[in-house]
Amino acid sequence: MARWIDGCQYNDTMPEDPDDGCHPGPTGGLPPERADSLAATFAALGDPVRLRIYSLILAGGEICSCHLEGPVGKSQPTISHHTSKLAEAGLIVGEKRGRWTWWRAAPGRLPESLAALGLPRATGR
Amino acid sequence: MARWIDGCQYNDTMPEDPDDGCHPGPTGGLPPERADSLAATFAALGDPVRLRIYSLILAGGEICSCHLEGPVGKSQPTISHHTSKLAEAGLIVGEKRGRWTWWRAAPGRLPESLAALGLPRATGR
DNA sequence: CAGTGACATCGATATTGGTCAATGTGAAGC
DNA sequence: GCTTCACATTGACCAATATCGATGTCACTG
Repeated sequence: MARWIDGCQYNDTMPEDPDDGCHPGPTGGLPPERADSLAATFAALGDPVRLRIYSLILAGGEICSCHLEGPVGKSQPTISHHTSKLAEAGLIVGEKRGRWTWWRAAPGRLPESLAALGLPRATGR
Repeated sequence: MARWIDGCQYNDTMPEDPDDGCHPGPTGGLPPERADSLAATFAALGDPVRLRIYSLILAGGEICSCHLEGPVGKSQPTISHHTSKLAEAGLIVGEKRGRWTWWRAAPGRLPESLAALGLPRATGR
């Protein structure tokens, strides 16, 4: 009925006690300051408008701010606001050429963040 | 001085015009409703407290809510609020056993989201 | 050098969201 | 059945932020 593993009793009818000494409690996990910086990266992608902008940049390789307003359907100041946020998060980099600002994806930024999370494995394919 | 590629002029001194016909404009990118759902997933990880909780769950495999308050340093309602958000985003799943709720990571949820983004390549090693 | 176009910044507003005290709910234990 | 415990829910408060009109800045154009 009761199974014993490593000195800990496991019973099918009784729920185990988190504090029975058999559950070591939380270990590992991200240190607070690391969590802050990582969360900022994810928060930058946590807005639908920014996510669309980012995906358009990923798809196009390089794109001008003036080509974002239309597809995204937001005003110019709003687009500017969101590109700034993405750049601040280190996800994209901008280059001013003449009157236009061209945006590219910062290579490796997102994979780095995911690796820091200690995910078992990222996408196959 | 001027280079011609595919019928488009590229000049080192003059910045190119986004609307010269050589830049096709934005193509692809996430459809709005897909962006909404994806952004929700990222937004769930966009808070330092939730990110710490999620990383603790990833590290521990399974963890009780009562073991989160301490390391995270937030009140019980706040912890409950954040675990709800993570569960709502489909990143973790909870199981009630007796008085305690045990949380596990929903396998594959995050990689799916990243694949939808069409990232060039996920983390190497 | 005056005009125009692209983008950034500012100011204001409305909404969202994180936090906690207080309270509710449901399961164990006596 | 009463008490206790773990967790969820509610309500309120405050901070952060998404949005846009108005304005500023800077590069090119004529």
